[in-house]
Formats: sequence, C-alpha cells, structure tokens
Amino acid sequence: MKKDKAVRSIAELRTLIRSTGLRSTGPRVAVLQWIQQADTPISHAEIADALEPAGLDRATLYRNLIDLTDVGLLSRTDHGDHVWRFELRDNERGQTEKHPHFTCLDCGDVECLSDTSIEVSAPYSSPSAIKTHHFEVQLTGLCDRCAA
Amino acid sequence: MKKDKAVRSIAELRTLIRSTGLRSTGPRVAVLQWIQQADTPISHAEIADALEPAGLDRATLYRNLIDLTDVGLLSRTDHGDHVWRFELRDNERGQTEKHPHFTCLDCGDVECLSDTSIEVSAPYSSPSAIKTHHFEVQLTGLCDRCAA
DNA sequence: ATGTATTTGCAACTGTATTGTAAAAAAGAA
DNA sequence: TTCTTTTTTACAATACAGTTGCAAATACAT
Repeated sequence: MKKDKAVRSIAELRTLIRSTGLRSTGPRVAVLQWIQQADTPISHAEIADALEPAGLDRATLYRNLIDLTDVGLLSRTDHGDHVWRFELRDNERGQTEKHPHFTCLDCGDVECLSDTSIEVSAPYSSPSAIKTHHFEVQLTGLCDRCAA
Repeated sequence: MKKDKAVRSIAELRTLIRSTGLRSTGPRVAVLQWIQQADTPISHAEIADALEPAGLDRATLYRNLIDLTDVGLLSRTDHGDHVWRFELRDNERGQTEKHPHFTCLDCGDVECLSDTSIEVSAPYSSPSAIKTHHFEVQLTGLCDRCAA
C-alpha cells in the first residue's frame, strides 16, 4: 500500500529548508526525513516517539513543526479525532497534491484518498470558498479492519 | 440564519435522557438545553463558559458530554481546528440529520451544510465505509468574512 | 575565521481534559 | 412516603499537550 514517492536526500532536504528562509539544522532535517518516509499524515506523538529517544527536545520539535508549517513545507491538520497530523506538502512539484483523507474513528488510521473524486454541489447561501473549491475535505468513519 | 428547529421542553429532555438508560439530572438537562438552542455544533469551552457561572462543575460537564455522546444523544467531533464540538444528534426523529460541516480555519466558525450534496466516487481500494456511505464529511476553508 | 541573528535545549508554565472520592441525588421497592 | 441501592455530583488532585523564557550553542553571510 506504500506509495512510490520520491525520497529526498539529506542534501536536498537542506536545500529545501534553506529555500524557505529557514536555517537548515539537524532537528529540522530529522523531522522532514521522518515525515517524508511516512505514507500518510503522521501525528505529533508519532514523530515525538521516534525522535525524542534520539535526543530531540520536545519544545524544539513542536516549534519546528509549526515553523515548517508556517513556511508551507508541511501541512498540519486535525482529521476529526483531536490529533494533530503533519504531512509533507511539496506543492511545487505536484508530488503530494491536495487530496482528501479518510480517518478511522476507532483506530485513528489515516488513508489518503488520492484517487477519490468528491463533488460538492453548493446551494444558495453556502460559503463562497465552497463554490470556488478553496476547501479541504475530510472523511471519517470506520476502516475495514475496525468495521469487521 | 437560525434554523427553525423543534425545541424540547424540560420534561421532554428528561424523558429523552431516561430513555437512554441514564438518569435525568440537573446538569444533564442544562447541557442538552444549552446545546439544543445552538444552531451549530458548539464547543466544549462555549458550553463551559455558559454553564460554569451557574455553578456547574467542569469535570461534571466533561463527564456528561462524554456520557451523552456514548449513549448517542450527542455527537462529538473535531472540525479540523483541534476544538471539540458537540451537537444534538436526534436521529430517531430525523430532526438534525447527518450533514456535513464547513469550518473556518481562521475564526473557527462552523456552518452546517444541510442543503449541500456531496458525491464521493470511490475507487478500487478505498475503505468500504465510503462505498456504503457510512462516513462523515468535514470541509475546511476560509469563511466569507475571513476571506474578505 | 568572525560576528550576528537564529535556533536549540532545558525548565517552568498554561490550559485542557481526566481520575479518585466522599457526599448528594435519582430511581425503584416496600 | 420512606427506605435502599446505584448513579451522579462536586471538589481536589492529577495527567497530559502544548507553549514560553532564556542562556548557550549553532548556522551562515561576510
């Protein structure tokens, strides 16, 4: 089920970070490296669990996730279960394009619905963001494993 | 913009609560009363701000929101902004039917998209919950006020 | 190599949500 | 009504997620 995504080298990640105006540091490269090898949005806790044992400070991690989100490298979303998740945005290359996610209400698993098309027909008074397609879609329900 | 929803009397609320197996208590009636007069899902904090001055304990409120959610009277959702919101479910009467919500990423305002139809065309491997329409839809973007 | 602004790492802190508990209240039985 | 049992409340204590302040360390432009 893994997507065949282009994994960037450390040097590429460093260049990517610098291109946003941020400085390339160990923690930032580590965060991006960890996130890029995940095939779905990955939670705060998962990143922390992975990187704290390696000596990365919590506050630094939080600050970096926010900074990297602010400059547009990451997206930070809550998929309906009160858990922040981060994903590489990568928009300039069309790699990880905007797409809906399906989150299991039971186990929290996230699935990227890259090939699912969603048609929204908006009525009279709905926000114009809907008519102009400037919105994100999030689906929640039970995944096949938890529904069984 | 207020919806013309049927407001239940205190006696009706008490019966409703008892019908779920829970006991009808002051705090529970107060919570339901407050939630039923809101026209969108309402946050933890909003309910607390409204009812704590009246002497309702925080922990009791939280426990009640969870209990009422567990028995199906309320739905508890996170609309993408890391804020829990509660809404009367009321499914047995078709009052407040399942519908998508639009949440503003800026101001947090929630809009019920009762009249918006959303078509999801699911591909090969997507969760069967999608094919069987057992899912909730959540849209996020900027509301008209914040986009202006 | 040097200087300066950014970033880190640690600790302290804030606010949200949960848990333990004795006392109070609700529902059912007598 | 009054009694009895079980649930619920209210208060306090606690756990946890996330943020902030700041001195020391680091990145990187010169």
